[in-house]
Amino acid sequence: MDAKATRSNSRNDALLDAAAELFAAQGFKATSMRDIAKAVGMLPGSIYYHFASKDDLLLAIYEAGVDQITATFAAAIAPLDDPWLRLEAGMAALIRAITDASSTTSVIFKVEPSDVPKYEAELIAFRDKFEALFRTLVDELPLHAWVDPHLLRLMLLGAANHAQLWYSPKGRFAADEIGQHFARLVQAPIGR
Amino acid sequence: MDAKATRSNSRNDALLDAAAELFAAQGFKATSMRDIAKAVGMLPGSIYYHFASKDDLLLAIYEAGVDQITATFAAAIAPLDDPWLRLEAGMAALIRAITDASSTTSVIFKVEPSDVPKYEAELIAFRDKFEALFRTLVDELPLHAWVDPHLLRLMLLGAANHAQLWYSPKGRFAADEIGQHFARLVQAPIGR
DNA sequence: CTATTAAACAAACACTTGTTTGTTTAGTCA
DNA sequence: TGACTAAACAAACAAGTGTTTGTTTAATAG
Repeated sequence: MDAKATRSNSRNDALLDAAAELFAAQGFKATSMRDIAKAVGMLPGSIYYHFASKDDLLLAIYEAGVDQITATFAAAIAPLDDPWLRLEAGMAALIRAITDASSTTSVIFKVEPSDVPKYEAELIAFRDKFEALFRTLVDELPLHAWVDPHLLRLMLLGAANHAQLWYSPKGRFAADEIGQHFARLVQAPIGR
Repeated sequence: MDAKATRSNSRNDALLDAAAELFAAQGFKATSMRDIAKAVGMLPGSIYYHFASKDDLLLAIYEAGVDQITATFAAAIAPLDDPWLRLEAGMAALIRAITDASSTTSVIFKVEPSDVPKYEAELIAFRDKFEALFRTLVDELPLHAWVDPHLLRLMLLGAANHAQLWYSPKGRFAADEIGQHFARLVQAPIGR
């Protein structure tokens, strides 16, 4: 272990973690550099030794978040063969990532790329990396001809995204169960 | 017609309309009083003759928006009897309202009550007025026992809400068709 | 015509924003 | 020990925020 790098990385990671938690909770614009500085116990200006700008800070979070969610998502669906079971597992993993306030993954779904004009293209590219994974999950479903896979994907993604506004760990359902339930609502006939 | 009132109301309405369009397009915090002033052609300070604060301006928009969407929504489902057809019509009306950028109704779904701490409770109350209407629509559906109406409602609402981020009038589907499609995705078996 | 008021302007207010600068402290390495 | 550098501090900067104030214009009503 390199002592210098370790200490440096630990402060660097502390910044990333604190910023991610604040961005996820309050949004990008609503979080000030002073908020972040206070969270890690340093002065606002000191952050600029580690990151060139607030925008760059978000970019780093986004990248880490996408890497993490793609890995989690892929791992969740990998052991399953049935397309519908894979969708259920994928949705469960997705809702988990979105509603985990202490994770960098939730930032991806909370902060819109348009909030950061400087890196809008890069952020969209990061998002696409995950959404491509999700798209394949939907595209492998055996669907009736009248179903539009594009709209189905957007519906599931929208429902998941929205969970971040109402989900509570104290609620009646766990994040996993919500994701699984959503997948089943579009899978099976729900009326009688 | 009262000339004085007419002129006064026209300026007042112009402010409401311009602010609503900007709030819907950019969000509440991202829209400045200077933006709104420029849109109606007056100086920032002049707005305060008509509205006491930026928060009050939003409150007025929210109230008008809720009145409008509840009326539109109720009118859309009123002539129908079948619960599933009522859901389709309701979802169509909802997506229409959410994606209509020139309407005050979209503000309700774009601006989160937490963005305006001073009136958070009031804004939530306004939202609830509409969501109660939507809740009855879901609650009258004949559902299998395994289906949770609560989660079904949140899924539909989330999918609709999300449409504001990706909907384009130049897209493959009209707002109506999207709403109807969403309703059918949870209604009929979509796999084969 | 005159008194009143609606409606706007022009300018500043106090505050917050992201960021920059110059300096100091503490630890590393030859 | 002495040179170097990582890492932070303290303080200010320019720009933008919502809002307030005093004043002017223009229309209305008695």
